[in-house]
Amino acid sequence: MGHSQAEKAQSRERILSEAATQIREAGLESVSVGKLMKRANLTHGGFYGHFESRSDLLAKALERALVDGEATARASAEPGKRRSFAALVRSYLSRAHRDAPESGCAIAALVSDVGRAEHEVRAVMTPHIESYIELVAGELGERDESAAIAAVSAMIGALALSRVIVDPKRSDRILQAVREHVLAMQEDASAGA
Amino acid sequence: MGHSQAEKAQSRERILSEAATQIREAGLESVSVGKLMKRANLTHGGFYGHFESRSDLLAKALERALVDGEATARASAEPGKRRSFAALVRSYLSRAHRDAPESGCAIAALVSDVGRAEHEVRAVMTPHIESYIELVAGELGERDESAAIAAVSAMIGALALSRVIVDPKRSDRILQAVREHVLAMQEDASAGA
DNA sequence: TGTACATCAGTGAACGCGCGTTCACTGATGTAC
DNA sequence: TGTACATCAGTGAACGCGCGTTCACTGATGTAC
Repeated sequence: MGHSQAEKAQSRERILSEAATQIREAGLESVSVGKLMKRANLTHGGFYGHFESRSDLLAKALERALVDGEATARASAEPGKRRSFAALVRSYLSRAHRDAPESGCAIAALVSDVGRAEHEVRAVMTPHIESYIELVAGELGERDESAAIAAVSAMIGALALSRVIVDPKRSDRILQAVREHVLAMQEDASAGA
Repeated sequence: MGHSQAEKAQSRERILSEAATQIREAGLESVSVGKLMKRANLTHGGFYGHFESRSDLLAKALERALVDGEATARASAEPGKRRSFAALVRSYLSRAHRDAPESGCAIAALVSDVGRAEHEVRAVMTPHIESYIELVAGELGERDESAAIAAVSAMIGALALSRVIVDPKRSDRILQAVREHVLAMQEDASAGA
C-alpha cells in the first residue's frame, strides 16, 4: 500500500468522482461512507482524512457532479461548430441522456432533492442554474431572458419527467415535444424581434 | 384508547395524510415508520396493521400526495369560472406554491426522486403526469399535444428550480418568466392555428 | 336487554442491521543530517 | 549517497444510534345467545 502525497490526491479524486456519479444515479441520500470508500478501494476509516463529514463530501460531490454534467453537455454540443445550440438541445433531450443520469446533468437528476435541502446545498446548485440560463440566453437573443428561463425550465423539466414515465414511447414523446418546442423558440428568436 | 373499526379507518387516514405531507416536504426517504406513527399519535408497532411494509406505505402516500396536490391546484383555479386556466397557471407558479411544497404539487416536489425509483413507484406517478398534460392540452388546443407537453415541462421545471435558487428575487423571476411564457402560449393557441 | 366470549386495534419490548464517526495503530514516505 | 527519524495515508475494531420489522400482550369492541 502506497501512501504518498500524490496517491492521497488520487484517492480523494476517486472518492469524489465516485460520489458524483453515485448521487446522480441514486440521489444524495444514497451515499454511505462505507460503501463509497469500498468503491474507491479504500476502507471507511480513511474517509475523514479527506473530508470533514459526510455532509461536507455531499456538497463537494454535488459541485463535482454539476461541473461534470456541464462538461458532458458541452462535449456533445461540439463547441465551436455552428448549429451548436441545436446540437446541445438535441443531446440534452436525448434517450441516451435520459438513460444515463449518472454521467448527465446533475440539475435534472437532483432538482427536487436539492430544492428541499439546506441553504448551503442549494447555494452549490444555484450558480449552475444561472449559468445554464445565461448560456441559453446567449443563443435566444440576450434581451429576452424570459424565453431563456422558459427554455431551461422546459428542458430540465422534460428530462426529469421522461425518467418517471414508465411507457418508453410516451417518455420519448416528452423529449421529442420539448426538443421541437425549444428549437422553434430559437428560430423565432433569430427571425423576429 | 378506542379500538373500533371506525377509529381504525381514521388512524389509517391520519397515517396516510401525514405521510403524503411529509414526502412532499422532505422526500420519500425522509419517512421513518417510528416518527410517522408518532405524528399520527400512535406507536410504531401498530403500523403493520395498516400497511404491509414501509415501501407499501410509500407508494400509497405518493398516490395520496399526487391526488391531494391536484385537488389544491384545481381549487385555486376556481373551476367553472372562465379564465380558469390563467388562474391555474398563476397559482401553480406562485410564491405561495413554491413556499408550501407540503401541500402542493407532488410531481414538482418529487420528480427527481421518483425518476430513479423502481418501476412500481414510477407507475404511480406516470398517470398523474399524463392527466396534467391532458388538462393543459384541453386549454391550448387539443391538436397540439407538443405545446401542452412543453408547457407542463416548463411549469414543473420552473417550480422545482425556483425552490433551489437561493436569491428570492431570482427565484421569483423564474416563476414570473415561465408564467408569462405559458400564458402567451395560450394566447397564441386561441389566436392562430 | 344482559351476559359471555371472540375479535382485533393498538402497545411496547426486542431483534438484527447498517449507519456516521472516532481512534489506536501500521508501515511507507520523505526529510534532515 | 546513506542512515535515522518524523510524518501521515490508510486500516480496522469499536462506539452509540436509529432504523424496519416481529411478536406476545392488553383491553375495548362488537357479536351470539
